[in-house]
Amino acid sequence: MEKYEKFGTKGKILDAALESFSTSGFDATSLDVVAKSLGVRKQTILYHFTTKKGLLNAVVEREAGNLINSIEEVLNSDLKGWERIEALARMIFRLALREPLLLGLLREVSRPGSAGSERLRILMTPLMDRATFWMQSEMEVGRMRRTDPRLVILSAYSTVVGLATEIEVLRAAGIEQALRPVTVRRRELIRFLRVSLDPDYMQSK
Amino acid sequence: MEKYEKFGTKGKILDAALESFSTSGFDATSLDVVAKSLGVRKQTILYHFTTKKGLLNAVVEREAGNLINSIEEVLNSDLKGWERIEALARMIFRLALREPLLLGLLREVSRPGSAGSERLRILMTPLMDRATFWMQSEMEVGRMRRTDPRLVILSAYSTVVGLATEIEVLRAAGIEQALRPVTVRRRELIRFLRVSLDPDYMQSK
DNA sequence: AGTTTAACTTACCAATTGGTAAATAATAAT
DNA sequence: ATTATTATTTACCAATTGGTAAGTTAAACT
Repeated sequence: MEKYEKFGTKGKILDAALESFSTSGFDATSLDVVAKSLGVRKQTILYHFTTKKGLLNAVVEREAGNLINSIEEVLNSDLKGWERIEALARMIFRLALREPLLLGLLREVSRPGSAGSERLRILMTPLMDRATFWMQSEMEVGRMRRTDPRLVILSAYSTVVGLATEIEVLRAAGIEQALRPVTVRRRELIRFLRVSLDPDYMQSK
Repeated sequence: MEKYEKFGTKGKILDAALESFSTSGFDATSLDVVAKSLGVRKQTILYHFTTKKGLLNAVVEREAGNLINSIEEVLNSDLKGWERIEALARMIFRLALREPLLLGLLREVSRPGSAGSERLRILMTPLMDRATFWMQSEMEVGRMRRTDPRLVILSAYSTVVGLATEIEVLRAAGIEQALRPVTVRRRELIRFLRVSLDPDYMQSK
């Protein structure tokens, strides 16, 4: 019934692949190594996912699925205008903190020309279109300031993806408590969104 | 006399390597391919740089050198307190826009555990120490608000590195005019720095 | 002219990579 | 019990990878 089971070999492969892809990258990930870490032969992986790229796509699909579900949840709420945007931002930061591997994967896959970027785009496009549409209609009723929705969304996106780098850089510099920078980023993003979108907000200075 | 010549085989190899490392990444870069693009045998590369990692380190050294020189220039100016910080921020954004490959390289090499991260750290540490020291002394005279200098610097750093992703993502989405987002980022960063450091600045709301 | 040094090439290699094909084991269906 | 299907393995391979060793050419020195 399920598209993929959380347990069982297939699920375990996806978990291990996520780990490796998001921390070492696609090219540096060896199917042999991943297989060995699971006590399984490489061909088992290829049996389930056919090719290495297929495995990456499956990982992307699963993780982006989680992300998209969370977004849908907020989109289906009855929050209006600015409030919905803010809820969205908070939700994404919460998710990013809870699942840092997701962040790493997004960063890996966000580089245009990378193996998984195509699939990510395909998954994100409908969501993007829907968000754009909604924002435009909000703009027409005057609940939202007029700007290019795609620009705002993508800037927000790369703020979140940039978190991955930031957290890792800070950690590498020996600063373990990476919570504060994250909070700062969130505040920054929300302010950016507010300035761009909230018609009732006056930019001071 | 020079440490490396801009022309000649060695320089051309460094150029091509920078291009490949910063757009495709370290692992995805093949020495054979780079060599072929230069009309040269792979062994010529290895003759000049011994190993692939050695080549990466040389590239990092050259590029980080440029970056550090520009930073030194501002640090040696007679600007005080907040003004110096702002000049620094503007300079880095100018550089980043002029040399996008540098950004890509930094991103590639900023991932902890990546091949060049060690060398980058070694190059950046003295600069970081110096900046930290300066900021601390400014704090003591009250020209700067009290915070953890490293945290501020690293956050600024990852903002700049994050630009690489952002520009590419925007371009991939068909938004060619990537200038505005960059301006927005710069404004954001300067505001962040101001809030963190400028004692004369009052955070509204 | 002869010798040394630097720059580059040809030839080669061991290791790893993703992937194919076929065999075997396990589970489900009849 | 037998068949069919799914899951996993063993065996193998062609291609690519970074790297070594030795040869060749060109330039610089003496």
